[in-house]
Amino acid sequence: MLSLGLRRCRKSCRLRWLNYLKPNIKKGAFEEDEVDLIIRLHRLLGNRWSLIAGRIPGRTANDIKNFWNSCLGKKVSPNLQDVVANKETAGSTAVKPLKQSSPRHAAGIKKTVLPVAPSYFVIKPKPRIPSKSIGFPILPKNIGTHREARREPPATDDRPDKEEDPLPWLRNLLGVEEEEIEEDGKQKQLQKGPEQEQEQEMILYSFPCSSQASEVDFLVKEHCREEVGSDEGQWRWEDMFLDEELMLGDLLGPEAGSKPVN
DNA sequence: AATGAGGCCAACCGCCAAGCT
DNA sequence: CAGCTTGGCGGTTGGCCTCAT
Repeated sequence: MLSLGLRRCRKSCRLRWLNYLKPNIKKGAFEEDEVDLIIRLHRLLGNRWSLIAGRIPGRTANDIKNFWNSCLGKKVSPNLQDVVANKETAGSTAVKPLKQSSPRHAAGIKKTVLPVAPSYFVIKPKPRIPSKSIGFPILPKNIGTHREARREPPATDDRPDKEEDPLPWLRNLLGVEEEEIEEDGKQKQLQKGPEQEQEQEMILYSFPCSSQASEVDFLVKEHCREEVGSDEGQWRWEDMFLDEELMLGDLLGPEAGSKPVN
């Protein structure tokens, strides 16, 4: 929103570039898949817009934040239980479309189909901030960028030798074993068996380095496995795993594709 | 046609941590 | 080690737009 008397400092200019001018920024309508993904990610991450935006190519944190505050926030959070009830009675996940009184708004969102999740929890990854001088190649970059994360002192003292097996250190770095999950005010601790340990090792060694939310990715999978298993209609890791090369529709699983379209 | 209400969204603000001197 | 600068973040503001009356 430009005004004639607007004076921009460097910070404002940068912000404007990042949120508005940058060429790869996607403008216009939020696709159904994007809306669905935003809702899911918000359930997991809360108001961590930068992390959410990191999983939605072309959208900025500001975009998503505005979209949530003006549209989704009002519609989704307070009525989640109603939505669940609607599903049970009507046998459909579709709910009323968002306000479309104005063309402007209609251009901003095509339609909304809310996913249903009976339990509501927020994952708060334990922050780990590796030192810049760290010599470990598979570390996901930009982890722990959240403000909350930065408050935690970096775990650099027990950094492993490059020759050593990095896994225990990385595991500690990610805080996987003692990760605390909030669910309805209670706190839980994740526990793993030998098979899960093995799978975790595979995940750790194949960690996607390009994602800002790599740590979250891992924790999401861990949490989904613990909390909801393979129940239908529940969270799935495949739903969350997003690579920029992939299409959103492919990531939301078959359910998203079969949702009714108005 | 005028106007008030409500919504959208770019921009601003304050806070925090990393990096530099 | 302290102070300053810079960058990143989430929350909030306010101008502009559309619609209803």
